[in-house]
Amino acid sequence: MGVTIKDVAREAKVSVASVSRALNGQAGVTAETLGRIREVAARLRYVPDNAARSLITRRTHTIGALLPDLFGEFFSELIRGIDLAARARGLHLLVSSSHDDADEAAAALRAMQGRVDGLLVMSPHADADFLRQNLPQGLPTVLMNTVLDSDAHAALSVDNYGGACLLVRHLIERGYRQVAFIQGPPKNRDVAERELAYRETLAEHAPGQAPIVLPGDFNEISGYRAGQQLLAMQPRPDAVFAANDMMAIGCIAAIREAGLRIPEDIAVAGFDDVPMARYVTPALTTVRVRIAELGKTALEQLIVQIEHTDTPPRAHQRVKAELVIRASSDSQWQGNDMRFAATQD
Amino acid sequence: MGVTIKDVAREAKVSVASVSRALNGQAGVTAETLGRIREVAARLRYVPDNAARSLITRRTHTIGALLPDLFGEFFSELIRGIDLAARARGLHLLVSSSHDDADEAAAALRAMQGRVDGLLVMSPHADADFLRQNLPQGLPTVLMNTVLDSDAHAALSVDNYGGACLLVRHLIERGYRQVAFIQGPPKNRDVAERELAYRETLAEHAPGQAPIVLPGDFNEISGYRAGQQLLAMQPRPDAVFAANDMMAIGCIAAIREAGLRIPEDIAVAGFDDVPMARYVTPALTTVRVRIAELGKTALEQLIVQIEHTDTPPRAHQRVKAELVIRASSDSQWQGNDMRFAATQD
DNA sequence: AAACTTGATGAAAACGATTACGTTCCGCGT
DNA sequence: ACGCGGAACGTAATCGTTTTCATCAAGTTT
Repeated sequence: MGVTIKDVAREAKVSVASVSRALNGQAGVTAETLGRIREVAARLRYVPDNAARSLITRRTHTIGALLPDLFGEFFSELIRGIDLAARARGLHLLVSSSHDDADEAAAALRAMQGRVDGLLVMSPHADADFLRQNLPQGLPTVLMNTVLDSDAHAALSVDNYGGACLLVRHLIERGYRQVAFIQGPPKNRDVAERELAYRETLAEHAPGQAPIVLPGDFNEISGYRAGQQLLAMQPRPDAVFAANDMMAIGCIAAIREAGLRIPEDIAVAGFDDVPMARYVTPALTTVRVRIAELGKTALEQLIVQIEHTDTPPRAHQRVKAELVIRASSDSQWQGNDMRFAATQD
Repeated sequence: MGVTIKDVAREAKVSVASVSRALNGQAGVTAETLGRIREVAARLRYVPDNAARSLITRRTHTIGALLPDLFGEFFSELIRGIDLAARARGLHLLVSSSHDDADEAAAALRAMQGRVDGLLVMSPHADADFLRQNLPQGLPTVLMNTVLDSDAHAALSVDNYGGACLLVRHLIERGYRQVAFIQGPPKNRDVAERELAYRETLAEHAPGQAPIVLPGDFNEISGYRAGQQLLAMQPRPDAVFAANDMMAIGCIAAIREAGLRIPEDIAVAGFDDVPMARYVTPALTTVRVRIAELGKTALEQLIVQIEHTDTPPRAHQRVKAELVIRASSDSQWQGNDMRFAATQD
């Protein structure tokens, strides 16, 4: 093991208490001794042992993130947002992802105990029972995009409903009437909200138009298959709203393969605005979710909880979503990839 | 604080030593007492405190990853690979990224002290001096894609040279002669190796053909600008090799905007094979780097070091790169996005 | 039956920090 | 001269584990 506080104390000819005080900037230490201690600490390359420190202070200065799977651009952005916000506050980030089943997620959660000051949870397994069973009580937690509206924990999610409404209304305004919807994984809350918005907006703005709903699983392949089904329908829908961008991209591939034009014959739209969306041909109309901001907001809410353990968490916050119109629903679109990228934050 | 080992001991009417032995699966405890202890521990929801444990065992079961910036698909994949491999070994992952300057990176490195059992470092600031100053000696470390060939630390990088050779040779075999190269950020080792391969392969297989090199910075915008420069040249190059995929995509945008055909008028190729590469139009020829595998290999090498602190690290390992031919350099290309995606690992 | 092994268990010492509580010492007011 | 207050610093308890070593009972060998 390296150099400990005792070594510094001996070398500076003071007690460990003084070293601790000096290095933590507490009062009760002369300018002279402080200087000497600092000098010795620097010379010896002393770094306090985090384990020992957090054993007594009960603080780890680390927050944990429990995520479903790191695959894809969505999580890349999410982690980035969280990491950035955490760094700004001097916190560390412990990530844990890719849990195949609830048991694995539970084990991961348990392993976080005593390692983190707070928890960011985004997991398909995180239903009410799971959380009650496995969440260490007393540990500040923020739930993200989970299936339940827990009043025991703070929660944060994307405004799926609002975003999807904007999108469907846009399609109808452009003259598309027979708008189909491609679903995501079952029991996914985001998908459910997007679908509800689709159905209600359709009913309101295109009355008499029956909803057309196809299954999907968030992967591009399922979007491709849905696209093929769609093309075989009589009458053929003239627009598709996929529950996420990857499926929309798959759908575009199917439609172009069949020789139809987008958006003249069929319009296509997605959800998320992954970076890829503006590079596919035609560029994809979608709903932009400020993913990094979602992560940042979640972390900030968590910090509030950590610092004010007493105050109850704010019930449920929403991150707004905005419509991004591109060529896949608008033949007039003149967007230039590069100009767009340059103005991105 | 929650329930401690003492609570369990009292409730099970044994000493804390027995509880520790029982729960850690050590010998020297009757089946009967073991059962009782297990039962009590489960009932009380006992979870050992990690800080206390690692204070005495000197193990954190956590590895740290120091990364430059989480932006983009590359790091998403890299973290995913590391996380997967770590999880398989019961290790946790502490990530730290986005360090604007060397001081910040140094602080991050210091903060890792005592928090991790080993370190994965991929940082532009990680030169020899920086490492000597800030790397806690004795802490197992694996360097990834760094500028130096340190013999003090294990290192791991992508076979940039081999991959780029394959790519340039492919272009020349397809009949392209005036192949241009778009550089990445200066002082980036990966870029330097790719450029060297470009120059040497060109000299060998297309003797007399002078290299054409344009600046870039890994962003799509710089690729776009390079594309415009390229189009203004006399004579106009008939192929471009961009040092990464994002620049290649920007370059494609510039070429298509000018109304030229790819690959008939100009061929385009990149490096990395980011997921997006197969969805742009035309689909991008590139060199596939198994990024997740890179992360996994790095982690495994780190584990070897952790478990055998005595044996010196293996000098320098390479992760191989493979050529992926798509429409941007091959008009015959019949690839189907969906089929490809389905067979992806 | 005494001595000796064996295996289960408990008491207590680590680990490296923070911090409550004493102690010392100096200066000041009376 | 004496007491008193407060600043500077040291002693030791503490956090929750693991682990060494001693203890003790029961069985085995002679």
